[in-house]
Amino acid sequence: MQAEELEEAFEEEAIQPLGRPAPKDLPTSILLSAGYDGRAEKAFLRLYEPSSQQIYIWYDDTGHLPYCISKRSPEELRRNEKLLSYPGFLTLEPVERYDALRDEKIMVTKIVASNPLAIGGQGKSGIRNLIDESWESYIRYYQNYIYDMGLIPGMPYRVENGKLVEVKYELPGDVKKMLSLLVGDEEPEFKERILEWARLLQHPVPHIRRASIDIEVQMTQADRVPNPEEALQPIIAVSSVSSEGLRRVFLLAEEKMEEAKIEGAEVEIFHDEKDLIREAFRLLDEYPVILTFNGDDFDLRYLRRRAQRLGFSQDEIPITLGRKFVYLRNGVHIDLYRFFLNRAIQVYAFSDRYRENTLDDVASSLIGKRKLQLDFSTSSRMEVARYCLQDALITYELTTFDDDLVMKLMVLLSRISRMTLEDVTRQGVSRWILTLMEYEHRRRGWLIPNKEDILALKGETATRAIIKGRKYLGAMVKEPKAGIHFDVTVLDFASLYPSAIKNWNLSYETILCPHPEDRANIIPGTPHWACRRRRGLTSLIIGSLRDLRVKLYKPLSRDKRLSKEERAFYDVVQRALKVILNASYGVFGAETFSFYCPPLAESTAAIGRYAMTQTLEASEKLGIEVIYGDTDSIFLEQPREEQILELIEWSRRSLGVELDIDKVYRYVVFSRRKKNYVGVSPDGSVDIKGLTGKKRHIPPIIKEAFLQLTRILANIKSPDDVEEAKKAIRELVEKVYKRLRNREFELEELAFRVMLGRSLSSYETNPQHVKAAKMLQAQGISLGVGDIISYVVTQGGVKPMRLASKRDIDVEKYIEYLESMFEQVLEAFEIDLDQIIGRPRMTTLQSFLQR
DNA sequence: GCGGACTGCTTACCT
DNA sequence: ACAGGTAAGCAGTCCGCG
Repeated sequence: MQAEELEEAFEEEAIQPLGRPAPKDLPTSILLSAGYDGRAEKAFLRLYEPSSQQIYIWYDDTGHLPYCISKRSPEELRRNEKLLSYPGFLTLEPVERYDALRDEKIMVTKIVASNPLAIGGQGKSGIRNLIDESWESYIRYYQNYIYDMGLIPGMPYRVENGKLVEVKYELPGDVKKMLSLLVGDEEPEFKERILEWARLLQHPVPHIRRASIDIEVQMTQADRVPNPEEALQPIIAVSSVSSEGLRRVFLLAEEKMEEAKIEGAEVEIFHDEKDLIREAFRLLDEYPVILTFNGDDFDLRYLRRRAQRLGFSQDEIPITLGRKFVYLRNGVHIDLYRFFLNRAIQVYAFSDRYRENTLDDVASSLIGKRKLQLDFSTSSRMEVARYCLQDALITYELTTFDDDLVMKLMVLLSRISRMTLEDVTRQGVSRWILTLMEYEHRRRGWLIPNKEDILALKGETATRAIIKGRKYLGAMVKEPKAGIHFDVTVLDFASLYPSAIKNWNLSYETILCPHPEDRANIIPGTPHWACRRRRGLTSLIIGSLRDLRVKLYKPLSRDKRLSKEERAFYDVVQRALKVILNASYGVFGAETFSFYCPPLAESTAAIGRYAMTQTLEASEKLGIEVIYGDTDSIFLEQPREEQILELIEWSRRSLGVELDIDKVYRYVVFSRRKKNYVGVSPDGSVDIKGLTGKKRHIPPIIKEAFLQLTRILANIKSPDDVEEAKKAIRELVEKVYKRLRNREFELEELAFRVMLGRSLSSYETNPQHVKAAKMLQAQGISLGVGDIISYVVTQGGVKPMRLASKRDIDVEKYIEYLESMFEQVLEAFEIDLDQIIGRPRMTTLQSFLQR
């Protein structure tokens, strides 16, 4: 076998851990991760013991073996010669499973093998390819092990006389009391589930000892990112910041460098790069958790390749390469770049507070710290050292801010999803939910269906999407009432889609179930029906998580009777649940998801529309004016207190969903565009939704004008202030106009910044940012997905900002952009204040300025 | 040969 | 590799116009 192949196989299923073996008796420890040791042919667990702050490796002692499932009988399978003689094949065992799709018990055969690769590795090898159909054969072995042992990563275990023992965690009395109150008249299965989740969410997350690491590499003349596969350039600096307060820089000496100092840090000078790398490896072996920012693709990969190039032996290198990820032999490697790149994390856990996935952007948005500026071609070694240390510092602090929020979030997500810390921080929400679903199937003896099984019975949708190419009709958006509205209350449904899944018993096995008597139980707005005979698995899981978030953890996170620390922890719990819940509907409409079930997603959205239309009707009956609504929210104009309460009560009774007061606005400005408005709160804070002025890519000069516009709007307290505001806006517009006309600007202020959504060669058309990118590429600058292209509009078309000059700027074009942006807000004022409409060919802005 | 209507592509946003 | 709905701008095509 060639080395490369060997490494892949080794990596995929078999990591050789080199941690301390767990002693016969290990005090309470947290299960962080699991793997398969190919040499020992056993599953192993990584346990973090909080008092020694070390990782211990515990090997399976139950003789658990890899397997997959066939629906054929053992007798039939025994006729398959290839199977019987396949290396690693062991036994055939008939077992009973529940087939949820057909609601019946069936006999299947467990095909057991001595090692995971025998079931199936990369490519076409393995038992699963020798039989016509197999089930549960694509599940990672260590994940199978977690399912079968009923393990929950992130939870406490202990080793007693060599045996792994779960450490029971009892809920605090007051929490128990609150829980029994909130579950009220739910069925026992639901109550039990709530208690189980609460134990798992409530258990404190211990402090985990950890260190960040960042490397810098000697630059070549060209300012090109060094290639980690080749690792041709020497590593000149390695920095690390650890939870015990150490800040270290390993620096490769220049000619006469003997010592170096950085305040607050230890700088260690190395004259031989190999010694430097050895020290870095010691560090990687030492810590239970190693943090990087893009270590999967760069730092750790480079370290490994560079060490190989310098002649290190395999045993000296603590880093294992995967195809995409990089692991450690002792501890757990968390690549924060991957974690923050996760859209669900970005949007739901951090409310889109960072927009770009660079260390600089994430850190400056979340912890208010930036990378140091550095020009690699001219900088001194000490400058590189400082730069490197700063990167390590902010990488570390991304896990410590707000009382270890990110670390706790990761551990909680690991518990909920039943995934290892390595996996949960690297994979998307669909994997999290898949893993959780598989766990639930296995523990109740359900066969995990293949995707085709579900699709064959439940692949069809019945509605038509508004957007071409989409699979079914989605949310409803009510036309906004254009104008400026004072005293607006916004109500929204608490977790509308999860509520729909809970209340209508939606799950892949309950939607379009096989029972004729359930066919009358129609989902409104669809021809689909849902089961009434048994509780759907998805409904149970998502429903219980929903109730915990809405009824317990969200209130607790705001409960002023609790300490700040307690509230902060409940806020993390609440956020973790939010991330999972918000994705729980979408995954069933995603073709890549193993439980893909179009009518389930379609039904969920349909119930959402039903809730919205019913609520609009009910509001009308109560005499409330609804001026806008989007998916799960409605905007009420000058509602009376008792009207609001009546509507909320109506929703609880008729829909079974909590309708909450989300916001109160002093006033809201609507144009006639959907998903576009400005709302000003009583305290003067301004919410901007959808307006061009807040979009990331628009030129700073326009953005700045927009920001000033919002300041003017914030000062409007009553209808009487509107005239004055209009005057201020007029002055503002004139000022920016003048600046543009007189070319009193810097080039940077005019740059559009648009992200490349795909590789440059794969565009079918030639949009402006792509044009600019291609011009940059012609200059030898390499660009790829996720890169942001800065360009300006000149007389001769678009140009990359760095290739343009001020003289070329097409000022008229920028004035058009400016007008278009202001129009979105001004239009609303015009309409509401029934002012003279300007001459037909004039824009709103022009007529506005003339007055 | 030109300009407006139209479509499709792309990005960024909202829930 | 969570979903669909909306806005905006650009590029390219079609169609009518003596």
